[in-house]
Amino acid sequence: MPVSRDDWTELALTALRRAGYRAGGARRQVIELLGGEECALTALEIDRRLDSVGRASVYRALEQLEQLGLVQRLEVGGEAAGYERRDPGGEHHHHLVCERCGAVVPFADEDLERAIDAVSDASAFRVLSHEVVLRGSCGACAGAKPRQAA
Amino acid sequence: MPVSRDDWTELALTALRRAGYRAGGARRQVIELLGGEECALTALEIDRRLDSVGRASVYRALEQLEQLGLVQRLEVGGEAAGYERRDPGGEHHHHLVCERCGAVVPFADEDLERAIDAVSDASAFRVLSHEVVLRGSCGACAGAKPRQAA
DNA sequence: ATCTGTGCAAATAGTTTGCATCCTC
DNA sequence: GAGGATGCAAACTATTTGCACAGAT
Repeated sequence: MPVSRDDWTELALTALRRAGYRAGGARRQVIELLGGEECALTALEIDRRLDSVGRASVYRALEQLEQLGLVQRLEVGGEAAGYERRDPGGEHHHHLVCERCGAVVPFADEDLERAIDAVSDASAFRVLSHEVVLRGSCGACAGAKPRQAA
Repeated sequence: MPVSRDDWTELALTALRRAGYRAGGARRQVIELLGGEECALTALEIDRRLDSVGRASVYRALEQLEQLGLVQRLEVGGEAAGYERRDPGGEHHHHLVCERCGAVVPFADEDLERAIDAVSDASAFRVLSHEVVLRGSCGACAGAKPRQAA
């Protein structure tokens, strides 16, 4: 059973404390913001939403959280990287990205996870995380302009 | 049956000509370089290897090739994007990335592809491409330093 | 001759770093 | 009081754009 949003916030704060970090205000705000989001936010979006927090602190917090495995960094678009909370228990998702309008839609699939686990096990790597991105046109964009309709 | 390196080079040059592009030297050099590579190169690596080609031309060529579906852009590391040739026929691979040493190792897996196709078909998106990245430590790095060994 | 392709350099955008200060422990 | 945490601004890196010129058709 995955933890809930608020639980994740608690978890993250605790994990940081146990990792020897002090409780400053910037990091806490980043954590609380991420805890309330289902999907990824870019560092700049986070910075924009947190007036009293400096941009550098946002990046620093995200890096620390990523290293502790509490946040997953995603290379979704060609521009900024996305960051989203990661429930230690499992229950994670991947993304469908519309190349036309930029929409990012999360999805989850058991078979896909199994296939990835099998590849991970068979490889010489010690795989710690993975990321799947499906690109194309979302329903609206594909419908609006059937892509290369003669 | 996938096309071979040289075939891909030919194919790309033909596709560009048919798409109405003229045959300048910069683009040809980028294509020939990519045609000879199995795995991804960053735009800067390409620029570095092609003395007589301007950096901007490299980016422009890569963008055009990507749009024609001849090149796949990868968001592998946190830094530069990678570009590799894409055989229209199929036969494509994904990547294992070592977060310690930066090694990028390609792999292919049928079951994984099937799972992705199933998700694609079930989604509302018109999926045109996909990318899977497995992150962790490569054999050497994992062995050398058992990751968080007390 | 025309109009695209190219190289150079400047402009952008995202991310990182240096440093003085603030605040937690 | 000591040392980490933070904000600001400057530094960097990757990528894009403007523009004049070369080259392809």
